[in-house]
Amino acid sequence: MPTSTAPPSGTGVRADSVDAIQRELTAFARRARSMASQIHPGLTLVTYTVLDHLHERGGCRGTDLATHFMLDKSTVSRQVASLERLGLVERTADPEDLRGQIIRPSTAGEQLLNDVRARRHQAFLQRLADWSDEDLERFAAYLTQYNDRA
Amino acid sequence: MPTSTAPPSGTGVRADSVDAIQRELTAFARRARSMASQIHPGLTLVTYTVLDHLHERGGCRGTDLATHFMLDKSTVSRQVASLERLGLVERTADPEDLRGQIIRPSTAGEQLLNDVRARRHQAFLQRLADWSDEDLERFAAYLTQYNDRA
DNA sequence: CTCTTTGGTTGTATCCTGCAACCAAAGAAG
DNA sequence: CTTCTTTGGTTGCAGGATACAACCAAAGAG
Repeated sequence: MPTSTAPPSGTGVRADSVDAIQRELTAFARRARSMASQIHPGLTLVTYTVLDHLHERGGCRGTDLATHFMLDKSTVSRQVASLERLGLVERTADPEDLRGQIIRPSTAGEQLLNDVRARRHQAFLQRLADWSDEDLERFAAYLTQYNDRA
Repeated sequence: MPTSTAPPSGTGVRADSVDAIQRELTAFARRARSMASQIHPGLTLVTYTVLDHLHERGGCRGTDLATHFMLDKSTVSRQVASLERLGLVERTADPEDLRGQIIRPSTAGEQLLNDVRARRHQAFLQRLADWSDEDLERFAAYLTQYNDRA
């Protein structure tokens, strides 16, 4: 039985809007990778988001990264190893659990993160230059609402 | 409404919104791949968008795909070859230029595309189920406006 | 003290991608 | 008409991201 209050879809403004959202988000995702390499050479979309997450959380374990990014733990292990080789993160034993390791951005990592953030912020600012404050706020709220449904 | 720490200046609100948009769009891009595989097994985000673009354009050449997706022509060549092996596209010589080939979705390709589109539409509908029509329209408009700045 | 669970690493395989070298056709220059 | 350059495509090669499976070490349950 149709429990939803939504009328039969397939036609109408609602379906059109959903299709547009789908199309535009897909278009964005397609371009994201090449855009990411423009922001900072040598930093991948994944490595950037990993580094950013480590900063936001003030350090966390590899397992936490894996669950948060829906990646295999082996992938995270290699990514973290790569970031460590680049001197962007540091690992210390978890005092609570000797199996785990707390991963934190190094000083160089924080610095790089700040630089990348500034570049990205500028790029977004430029792109959104002619948006009103109100539209920016609403757009941000919509995106947050959408992603929180994950 | 994202309740921030209420920075008094207008530029503060604006910067917060830009940061939020940046963060949320990045989060979405990060998840796009795993989402794509959920939609249809065996079809990548790239292969899907290629097939979709071929449908929208009613067939085009490999070079057109490469420029549109900002990919190397070798990558496009392999992707198209893969799609052809799967029987999802067909190639015919370009009557205008014997070097080029017009690539079009095959009947099976169109059918698969319809199927994937239906699945995606359902997935998006479900995710956006509790959004009002007005919010959907505005969100779609914002996304379109953002992408059109490319 | 075992047995199971959990955090990480490594081996293997697959896929996507770019760069470079190459081929064939089209177009320009002579 | 004969070169020379440009353009559309393919293939060889290399690098990177990812998943799965096997494995190790520490923690926790019984």
